[in-house]
Amino acid sequence: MKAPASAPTPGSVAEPPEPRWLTDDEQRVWRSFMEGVTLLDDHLDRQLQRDAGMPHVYYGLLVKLAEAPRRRLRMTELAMLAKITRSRLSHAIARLEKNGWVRREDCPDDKRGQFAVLTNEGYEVLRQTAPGHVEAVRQAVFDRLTPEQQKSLGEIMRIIAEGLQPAEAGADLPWLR
Amino acid sequence: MKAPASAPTPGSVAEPPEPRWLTDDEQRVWRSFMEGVTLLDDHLDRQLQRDAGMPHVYYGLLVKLAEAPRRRLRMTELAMLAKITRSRLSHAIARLEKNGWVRREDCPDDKRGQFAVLTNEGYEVLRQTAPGHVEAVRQAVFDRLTPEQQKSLGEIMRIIAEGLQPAEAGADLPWLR
DNA sequence: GGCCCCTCCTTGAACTTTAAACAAATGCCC
DNA sequence: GGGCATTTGTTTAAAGTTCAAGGAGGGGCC
Repeated sequence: MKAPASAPTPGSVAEPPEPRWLTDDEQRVWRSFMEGVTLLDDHLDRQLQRDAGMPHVYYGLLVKLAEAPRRRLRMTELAMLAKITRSRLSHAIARLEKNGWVRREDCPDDKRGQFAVLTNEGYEVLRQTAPGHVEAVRQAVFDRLTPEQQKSLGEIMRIIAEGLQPAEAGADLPWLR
Repeated sequence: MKAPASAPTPGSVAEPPEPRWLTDDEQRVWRSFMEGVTLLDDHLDRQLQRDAGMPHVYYGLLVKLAEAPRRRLRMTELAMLAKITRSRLSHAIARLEKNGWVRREDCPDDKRGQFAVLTNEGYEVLRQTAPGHVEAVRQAVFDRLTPEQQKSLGEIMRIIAEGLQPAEAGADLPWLR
């Protein structure tokens, strides 16, 4: 009599299923991914800290504001765009406000609401530091990849991003915590 | 008379070169990348904080130690493998030591040196939490990508990672700071 | 209106990371 | 050996992030 084909769980006792370990190939991919992300994060944070006096995330917030109509966004909306928690955003905006780059405004429609508004000074910082930042991103990423790789990277990361923010209610999304 | 073909710098005054802005396609790629990375980082940090009581980076340190001969590594070597600064590593190991998951040992050959050694308790934590972590990584990444995309992602991120740690002396690498 | 639940945003404490400075040991050059 | 730059790792303080809690307003339901 042959052993069952789907074998590794013997006996009648309930056992945890054997974890689906990563293959060697998958491990190599995952390691490259983590190393690349870690180094890139470090690199861009450092570049922006040096040239713009703020971390990458904060810079990203100013960019979102600059692109928004009337250069303003509700806090939760901004948190959602930046994929961060509202708490983190509150602290970040507080610091950017202290720098004079952002100002808060009450929302007339909803007294709980706050707008974060990009100031002229904030816009000016962005204008002056954007070229250096773009250049850093180019050097580190786009200049090294073929057009096919760029396209592929975009698709892959979009899939991952969308997978982590499912449409269903009850998803554990940072800006809803 | 026609304008020069490579035109945008007029007159004889030296001007900064027009920055090489990202095209719309490139911007979309870059945004997907940042969003995916931000959400993934958040997701894994949260999963590990909940199930293993430590952030993703700390978990990664334990993994590196588990894979090393005699489950130990010199501090700088570990920082290099994890792509982080020695300062950050010092703090991290201090905390892991407080948890009893890592222990420090003097290096006999170099009195400045320290080994970080994975304890049996640390190994045990790893053994118990690894399946959950692998599962999270699978769900978020590998299960969503075709084999071609996985391969592509590996190549792309390896290129980026290598680009950020050039062989030349004087490179600004975290573990040399 | 009164009640309850939910959303919006902030706060303070604990924790993690960065930045700068430092002590000790090494290694090199003479 | 003596001097000096470099390497190794830690430490302190400041900055940033997470976590849990909470105040205040909105909105539905009775």
